Amino acid sequence: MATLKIQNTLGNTKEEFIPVDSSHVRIYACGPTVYDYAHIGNARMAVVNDLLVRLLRRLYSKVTYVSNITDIDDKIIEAAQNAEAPFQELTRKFEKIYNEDMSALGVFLPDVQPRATEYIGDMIGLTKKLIETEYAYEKDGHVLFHVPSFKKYGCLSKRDREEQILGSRVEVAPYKKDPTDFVLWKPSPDPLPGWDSPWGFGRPGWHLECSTMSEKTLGLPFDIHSGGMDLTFPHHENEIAQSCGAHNKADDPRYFAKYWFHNGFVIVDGEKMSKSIGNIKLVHDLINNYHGEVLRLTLLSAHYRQPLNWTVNSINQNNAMLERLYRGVKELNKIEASSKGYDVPDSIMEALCDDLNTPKALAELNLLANSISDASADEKKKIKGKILATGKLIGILQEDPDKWLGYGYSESLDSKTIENLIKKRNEARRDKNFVLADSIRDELKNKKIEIEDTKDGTIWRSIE
RNA sequence: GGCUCGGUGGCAGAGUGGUUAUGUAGGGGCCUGCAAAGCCUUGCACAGCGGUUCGAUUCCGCUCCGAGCCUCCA
Repeated sequence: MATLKIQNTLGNTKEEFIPVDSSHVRIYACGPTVYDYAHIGNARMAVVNDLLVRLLRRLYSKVTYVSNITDIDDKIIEAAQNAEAPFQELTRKFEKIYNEDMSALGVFLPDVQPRATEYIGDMIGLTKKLIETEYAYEKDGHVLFHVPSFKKYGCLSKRDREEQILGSRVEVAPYKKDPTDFVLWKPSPDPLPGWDSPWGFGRPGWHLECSTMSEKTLGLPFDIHSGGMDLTFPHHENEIAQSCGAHNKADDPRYFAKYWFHNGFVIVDGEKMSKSIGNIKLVHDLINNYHGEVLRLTLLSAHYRQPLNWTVNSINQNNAMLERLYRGVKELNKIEASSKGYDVPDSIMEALCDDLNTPKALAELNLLANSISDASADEKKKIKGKILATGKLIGILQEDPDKWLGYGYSESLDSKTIENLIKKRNEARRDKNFVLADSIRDELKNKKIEIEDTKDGTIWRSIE
C-alpha cells in the first residue's frame, strides 16, 4: 500500500501522514461563510478536500470529515440588513445552495457540517478558559486574545510579530493591549444579532468558531486541518493560539491539529477574482453551462497548491480529455469488467498519495486509456475495472458514456425521424448516390445530430 | 518593507542531476465513397546570467518577471 505524504504548512515540508489514531482519522476543513453564492475558489477547496477524504477512506477504515458552515459574521449581518431579512433566513438559503452546488461537482457532504450559531455556548466556554489560562482579557465588553502571551504565535505562517506591527496598515483599536491582539468576543449593539455572555450581549470573533467546532466534533488533537491558503494568516494562526492556549499547550502547536493542508487560489483569466473586476465565477452559473465533472476535472487539473488559472480554454481542454476518456469507457462497455476486483492502479494511488498529485494521476489514467487500443479482450477487462475504479475514486466518469457522448439522445428530433433519415442515407450510399447521402448527413448535422459509420452500422449522437 | 510560492513546448500541466510525462491544439499518415470516431506519427520546452558537476531544465547564487499573504477573503 502506498503511504500518504502531504505538504504540512506547519513546518512547510512534505511529511509522511501518520494519523494520531490510525483507527479513526479525523479531518476538519474551514467551510464557507454563507451570505452569497459559492464561487469557483470555494469549489476548489471543497473538491480538493473531498478528494483527500476519498483517498483517506481508501487508506483507513474510519474517517470523519468535518467542514463547518459560518453562519454568523459581519458580512452576513451586512447582507441580511441589505436584504431586510433575518440573517438566519439568508444563511439557511445559501447553505442549501452551497451544498447543492458542491454536490453537482461530485462533492460528498461532510460527515458533520456544524453551524457556528449552534456552538455559541461552547465558544463562550472556550473564551472563559482562555481568560482562566490568562491568554485572554476582557476590556469594554470585548474579550481579546493577548498575542504576546503566546510564544509560538506565528509558527504556522512564519510571521514575525514585530514586523507585523510595523507592516500593519490598520489603526489599533483602543481596547487592545497589543496591536496584534485579536477579538474572541465582541459586543453586539442592539439591532444586531447576538447572545448573552458573561461579558454582555455580543457575538463571537471569526476565529473562535473553528477552534470550538473542531474540538467539539473531532476532539484534540485531530489529524488534518485544511482550508484555502489565505486562511493561514490570520485565521489558522489564531485558531492554534486559541486551542493550544485554552489547553495550556502553548509549546505544542500540534496539540490542536497535526497537519495543515492549504490549497492555492483560483485566478480568472490571469487576474485575481474580485468583485471590483467583476470576474467572480459562481459555481451556480457554471453548472448551467458545463457538466459538474468537467468543472471538477478542471479544478483537479493543476496541483492543489499551485494557482489555478480558470479560463474557457482550460475548461474546454479538460472537457475534450473527459470526452475521450468516456469514449474509452464506451469502447470497454462491450465487454464485462473484470470481476477479479481490478482496482485503482498502483501508479495512480502512488501519484495521489504523493501530496495529492492529481495531474500525475490523470496522466496515468490517460496512459491507461491509451492502452485500450492494443489490449487483448482479457486485458481490456482489467483495464475497464481499473478505469472505473479510478473514476469512482476521483469523482469522474460516473455517467453513462452513451449519455455523456450524446448517443441516442436528441432534443431537436425524435429518434424515429433520425433512424429513418439514416436508413434513407444508407440506401443512397448503397446506390452510390453520395450527393443525396451527404445532404442527409448535412441535414442531420444542422439539427445537431452527428452520425458515425461503424463496422456495426451507423450510429448517431447529439452534439452541442 | 517582511514572509511564502512560481516562471517548462501554441495552450494546460507534472516531473527528473544523464534515458526529453500527460492532455489539448496543430502538421503528416492509416481507416472511410466522403465524413465522424479511432489509431499511428510528428514537435529537439524547461525566464536570463554565473557557479558546482564528467554532465543541470533539475542543485547553489544573482538578475528580471509573475502570484499570494501581511486588512475581510477559499
